[in-house]
Amino acid sequence: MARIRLIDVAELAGVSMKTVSNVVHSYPHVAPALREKVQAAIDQLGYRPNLTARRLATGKTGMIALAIPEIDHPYFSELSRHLAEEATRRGYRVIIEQTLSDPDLERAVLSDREAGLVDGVIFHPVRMETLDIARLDAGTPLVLLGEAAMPVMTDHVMIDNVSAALDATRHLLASGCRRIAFLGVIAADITGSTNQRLLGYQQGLLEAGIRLDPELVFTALEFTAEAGLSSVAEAIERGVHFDGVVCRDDRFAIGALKALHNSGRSVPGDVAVVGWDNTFLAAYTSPTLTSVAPKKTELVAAAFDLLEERIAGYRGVGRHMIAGHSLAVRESAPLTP
Amino acid sequence: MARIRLIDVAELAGVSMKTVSNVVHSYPHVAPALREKVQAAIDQLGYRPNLTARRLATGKTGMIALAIPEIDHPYFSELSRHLAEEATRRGYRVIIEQTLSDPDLERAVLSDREAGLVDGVIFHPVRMETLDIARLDAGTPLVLLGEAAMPVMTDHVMIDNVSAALDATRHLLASGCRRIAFLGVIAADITGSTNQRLLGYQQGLLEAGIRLDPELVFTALEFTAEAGLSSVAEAIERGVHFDGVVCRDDRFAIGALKALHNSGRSVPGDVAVVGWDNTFLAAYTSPTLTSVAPKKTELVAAAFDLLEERIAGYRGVGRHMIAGHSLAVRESAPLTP
DNA sequence: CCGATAATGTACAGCGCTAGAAAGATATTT
DNA sequence: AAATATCTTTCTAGCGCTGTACATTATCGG
Repeated sequence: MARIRLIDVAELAGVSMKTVSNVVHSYPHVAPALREKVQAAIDQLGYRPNLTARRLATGKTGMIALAIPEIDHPYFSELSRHLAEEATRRGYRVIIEQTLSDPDLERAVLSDREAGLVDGVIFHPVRMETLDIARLDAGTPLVLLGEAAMPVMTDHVMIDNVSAALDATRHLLASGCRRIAFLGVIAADITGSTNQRLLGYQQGLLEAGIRLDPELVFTALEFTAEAGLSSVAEAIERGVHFDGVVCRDDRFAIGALKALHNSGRSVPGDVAVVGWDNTFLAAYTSPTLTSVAPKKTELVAAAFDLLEERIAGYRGVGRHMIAGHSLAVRESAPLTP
Repeated sequence: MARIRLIDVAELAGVSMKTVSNVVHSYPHVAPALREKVQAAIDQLGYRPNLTARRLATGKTGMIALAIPEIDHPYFSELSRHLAEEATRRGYRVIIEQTLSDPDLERAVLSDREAGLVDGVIFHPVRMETLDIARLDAGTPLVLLGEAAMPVMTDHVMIDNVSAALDATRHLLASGCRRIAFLGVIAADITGSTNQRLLGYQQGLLEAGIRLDPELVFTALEFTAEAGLSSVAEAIERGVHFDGVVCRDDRFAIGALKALHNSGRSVPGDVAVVGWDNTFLAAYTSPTLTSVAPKKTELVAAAFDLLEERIAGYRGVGRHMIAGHSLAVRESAPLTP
């Protein structure tokens, strides 16, 4: 069980440590015969380089951290998957940090936890705001995701929420909806995402010459399908009439679908529904869910590009990038009414 | 941007490195005045210990790897979450490795990739079989999950699939079902999970004195909701009569729900449906889905216990543990028919 | 056949931190 | 006051690998 070290291989092969190291790294200028001999020693001993030691010597860890609120939220688990694959492609490994939207855990991400452990951090904050982050952003290269915070000096990637909400609203308008609701405004949401989406929704209505009816802006208590369900159920009970809903979240949309189903309304016949995030949930509901689709691969690639530039030494002001989006059209809000 | 080192703090505070280290580690025998002076220097310089160096010196990394087929499969993302939380509780950090069910990537998990990077690995294999793993299981402490492989020398945790399938079948029988189908057998499944579940299903029927009708064992082409849907739709089309379905997977169950809905059958009125894994999907379908619920926290805790014993030096034969399960009863198969 | 250039190989000083040995200070006991 | 016990702090040898500086051996045109 005693670990085999570089020097053990070197001794067995009768060469210097550096030569073994050269073989391990496929350094070109090693005589074929020697290379073979060293390789034989490596195989015989079952030598595996100690990555921690290599890291200390090189100063590079080859790891990046992804800090997200919840691993098992579909949006984030899908994002994680894309990032993991992009990382593999670029020769990095990913360590996932779950903040649970806890301010202390979020702060920990930026302060001591990652020191010397990773080359960089991609962080989707929920509770920390611009100034908090600006204050703590220290040595480790950092790229932010989402709408919660965007300090001037820190790189940042998000999608254009206003324009995406506009697209969703236009889609519903194009298919004939005239009384379009928005689900939902949330007291606990301090990320600003909802506001931007609400803005796009309003703009869409305006374009079509429709006045915003405050009754059509539904409020939910928390970010769950159940909360979405009760919000919509309550509106129906109040007698609010609507023929379309833009939801800020696929989970709300699922709740809305259920509420509509319970009240005997057909989707999309009576009410068309658009979700947000295009998680795989959208393909599993009945009817399947039309959903705003952030281009996750684009988002991840952009974030990684920025991060690698930081890792390479860029020290300038923060770059703020917009990743693309589209609308994944499914049964709940088809193209033709 | 130059990193602050332990020695920098030591110089500023006018003490030795060890004293600073003692302060950092809250070693008790440091005079209060000195401790304060050192702390001041640490704060002033913004010193953060370099974890890589610490690791090299101590030989412990404080990290474990979780190797799973797909991060964004609900079962695994939920498992990851539990593991991440358990790890935090025990003072470890988790690095997630996605194998994508690729034999080469799975092999890589056990061979060179983790050397010296993590203290241990928790691995849910899909393609590698018992002998492959036995052959490669080298130095790093390892615990296996799932039914695919269980080498004698390696620790292993799973749930009792036979008994869980039996419970599910009994549940359907108790609520009056007599023609219970099983969805689905899959050609590509080499993990053995399906067989065990099928066994429990058969046993349940036997207990009730019902002969297994081969027509009621549905086959699917792959692990997707769509495949489940077509499998059930086809059976309906063939005129197969059934009043209950045990699904090997929540996604199959979702497909079944859709197929039944499309054919105008009511759930649970005409057909009761039980899924498997009790992922959060189960709460989002309509009707909500009764599902076999592996006790994920128990599973994770058991795996971590075994792993920590290995890390602590246990070298004996593999321990094979069974984690508990229950049935999460929801609308698709309520208790009373 | 020689000096010059390129190809190979060796030696060894770190990377930043930990932890045990040893030394220096202070308190307690006889 | 000497002797012993108890704290407190310093010294320093690694942890395993990398990369630079340097030594040695081929290769080659003229």
